Amino acid sequence: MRKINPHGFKVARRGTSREINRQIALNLVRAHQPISRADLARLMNVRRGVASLLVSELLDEGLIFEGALGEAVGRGRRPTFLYIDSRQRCVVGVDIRASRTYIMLTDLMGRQLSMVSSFQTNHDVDGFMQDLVRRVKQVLIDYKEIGACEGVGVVVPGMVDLAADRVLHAPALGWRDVNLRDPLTNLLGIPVHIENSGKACALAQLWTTRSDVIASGNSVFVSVSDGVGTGIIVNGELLRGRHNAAGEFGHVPLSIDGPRCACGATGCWEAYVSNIATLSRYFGRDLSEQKPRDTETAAFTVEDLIARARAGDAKALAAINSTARYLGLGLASIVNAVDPARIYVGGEITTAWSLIEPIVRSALRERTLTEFGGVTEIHVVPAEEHPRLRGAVALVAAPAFAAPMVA
Amino acid sequence: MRKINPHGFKVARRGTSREINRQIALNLVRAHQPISRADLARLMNVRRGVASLLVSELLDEGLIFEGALGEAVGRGRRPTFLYIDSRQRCVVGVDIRASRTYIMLTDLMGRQLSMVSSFQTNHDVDGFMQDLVRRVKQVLIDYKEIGACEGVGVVVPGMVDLAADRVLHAPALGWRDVNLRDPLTNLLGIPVHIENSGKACALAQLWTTRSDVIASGNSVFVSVSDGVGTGIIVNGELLRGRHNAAGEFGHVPLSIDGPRCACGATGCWEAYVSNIATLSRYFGRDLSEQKPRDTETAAFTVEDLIARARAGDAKALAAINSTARYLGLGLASIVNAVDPARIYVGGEITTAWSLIEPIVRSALRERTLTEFGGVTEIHVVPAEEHPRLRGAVALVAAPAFAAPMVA
DNA sequence: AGGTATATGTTCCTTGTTTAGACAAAATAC
DNA sequence: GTATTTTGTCTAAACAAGGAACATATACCT
Repeated sequence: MRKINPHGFKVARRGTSREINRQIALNLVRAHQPISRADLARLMNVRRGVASLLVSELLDEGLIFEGALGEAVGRGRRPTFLYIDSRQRCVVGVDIRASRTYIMLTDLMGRQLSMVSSFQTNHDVDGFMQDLVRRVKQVLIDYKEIGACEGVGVVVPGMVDLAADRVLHAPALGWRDVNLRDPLTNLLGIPVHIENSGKACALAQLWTTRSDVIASGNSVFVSVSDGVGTGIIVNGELLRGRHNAAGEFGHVPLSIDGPRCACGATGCWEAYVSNIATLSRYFGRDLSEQKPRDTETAAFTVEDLIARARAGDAKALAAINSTARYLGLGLASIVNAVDPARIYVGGEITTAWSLIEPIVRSALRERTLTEFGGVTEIHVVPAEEHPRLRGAVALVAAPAFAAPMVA
Repeated sequence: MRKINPHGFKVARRGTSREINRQIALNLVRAHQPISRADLARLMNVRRGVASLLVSELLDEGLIFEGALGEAVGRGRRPTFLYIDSRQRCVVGVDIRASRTYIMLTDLMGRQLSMVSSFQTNHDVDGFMQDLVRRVKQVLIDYKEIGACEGVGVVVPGMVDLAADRVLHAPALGWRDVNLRDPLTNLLGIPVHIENSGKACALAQLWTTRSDVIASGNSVFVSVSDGVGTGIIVNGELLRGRHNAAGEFGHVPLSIDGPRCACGATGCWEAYVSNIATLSRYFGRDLSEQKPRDTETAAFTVEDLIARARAGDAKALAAINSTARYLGLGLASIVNAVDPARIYVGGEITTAWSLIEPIVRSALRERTLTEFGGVTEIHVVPAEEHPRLRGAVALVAAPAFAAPMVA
């Protein structure tokens, strides 16, 4: 039951119905390709004539194309299969992280076309942009047979202001109020989109075309690594809030008297479950402060910790179990606040999911208000799926498939 | 940028445009009444002919009516004013609270028609329903000249399952898995709608017709009394979640090692800022456990405490200031999670707003991730506005004005 | 008092979109 | 070789917005 905003409504024009049905048809091709006009008409519950008109419009615009004829099931004419036209078009996804920056080339459906390459992240903004532009141009040259690039999606571990197109604050990079978009757009001559990494991961799950992922209902993506990023999907749309700052559950407290967090406050969820927090627990001292870590801890990662835990290191296991418990307690806040249909969890710690799942689950159950909240679906998104990069790509590819604004 | 759900979409039919524009017109009449057809056409940016057709459709259905002619501004024919037709129709709002239950009669716009009456809440469900039915029938007889009752909206301090039409759990009443709706509908012969009180308060703010309230952007209602209820509005729609359990920020922790909460967990925000928590702080002992409170504390309310604080009682002021601080810290979680355009706060503690506002604000700023989060608008909703009762009424009156589902 | 200008509300025609059904083309079954 | 079935196209009907003309009603001007 949505209220019509008496100041910002959108009247239905003569072409509005067409526009709506066109986007539905496009999305159905995307979801079910290859698909015939007749099947499209059946799915949409309209006459074949209407589907045919919608299809010819999409064909004219080059959004879809006619492929080979399909096999007839019983008797009758063979269907002509339709596909999203991703030939001669590609998208570049960029994932900026504290230590390294990753690049991937995909088609419009988000299917991976290149290997994921990476380079060291220069924390100097101008230097970084030069590096990035060189790398992106190189990738486009290496794969130039794939065709024109529709856009570049860039994901950063920090707050992004969409209205002013600025990275407001990315503590891991030491960036404040940085305009990446306009300089990059100028240097590359391709549209560039910037977004926060947690939000982008949620977008990646929303726009994924894998048939086993059901998109309906609200969902939340929680990314646990150096920080904790979250993105919330409500009604098929990313929850952005007034300043694109919504979804920061990483800084909802577990205990306001808890350990100091990178954000300046104390006891944030992030301060309990981030990789640094987990490692700090293992080493018995706060690693977040020491910039160049000492030799023992410098190259030691959460993956290493998990390996030790699996090998029988009781201290390692205890550190991981603590993180698991705090993870579940924090997820309970998300469940109580949003009551999502499912939660996606990504990050290094998920490689130990078989070890930690029962602990996460019981901690979740401990603090959720309802029984069904305690059994909320939790899906692990492995690093190999590159959720951040797929989210970066979705920034570019998704708008063409979005529902028109109406009423 | 909303994704079209490839399984639950809605195709635009021949009548869809009309349906959309009809609802827009209806909402504009509601928001701007009295209004002429010509003004409606100007607001909607359509020809007067279209507006005229939409209006005559709404007239035929009896949703609006033509009133007196307005005054011509300059020269020219005088406009015929249109109004929402709330003559001969009314709505009953019911607010069930732990000690007393309140009833109010309104028109379809939510304008108060009767005084607010109340009776003691019988915690026995059957006995309560008998009481309620008698009272509702009496009100409808007392005001029978107003006309037929369109429905009864009931608000309860607990979790409500909309799919199964049940009150799942209302701790303050001791109710579990109670079906109020069907028996009441049968006994009254009028449609009955049930909803959680925090969610209803949010609906009341969303659907209010006061011109000074801007509805755009996301907003959150926080109701602080025996418990803490919250309702979240996203894109003009109440955030319900999978089981209508979303928005329970009252049970997001401030400190997981904090005081025990009525929900069974520890350190929930509610356990810090509820009226009982505030009073417990003043009296220096936990009042939540003692069912019949001792003589000193039995009839002592937060209002009394505020009166003492204003009179110079340092202990009372300290208790209130503590609550204020915890209130702000909890609001910070909401701001970090939802980044709303504004927060509405209701409850007894708000009568001390002038005392506590600076403390709430500074606590909020302390834990919000961004500077703009710290200055999020906070609006106090005084008890005289009866947010719960207006929300109950909105349950009945709002659906007629809701946007049609599209795409 | 009468004419002119202007605003409101209705009516008619045009354009574009869904709905419904007929029809040709293509493939299989008998 | 004929009948049947499926796909895709085409045509007409119903209906909604877009646009303009027209009747009605009021105020201003001479």
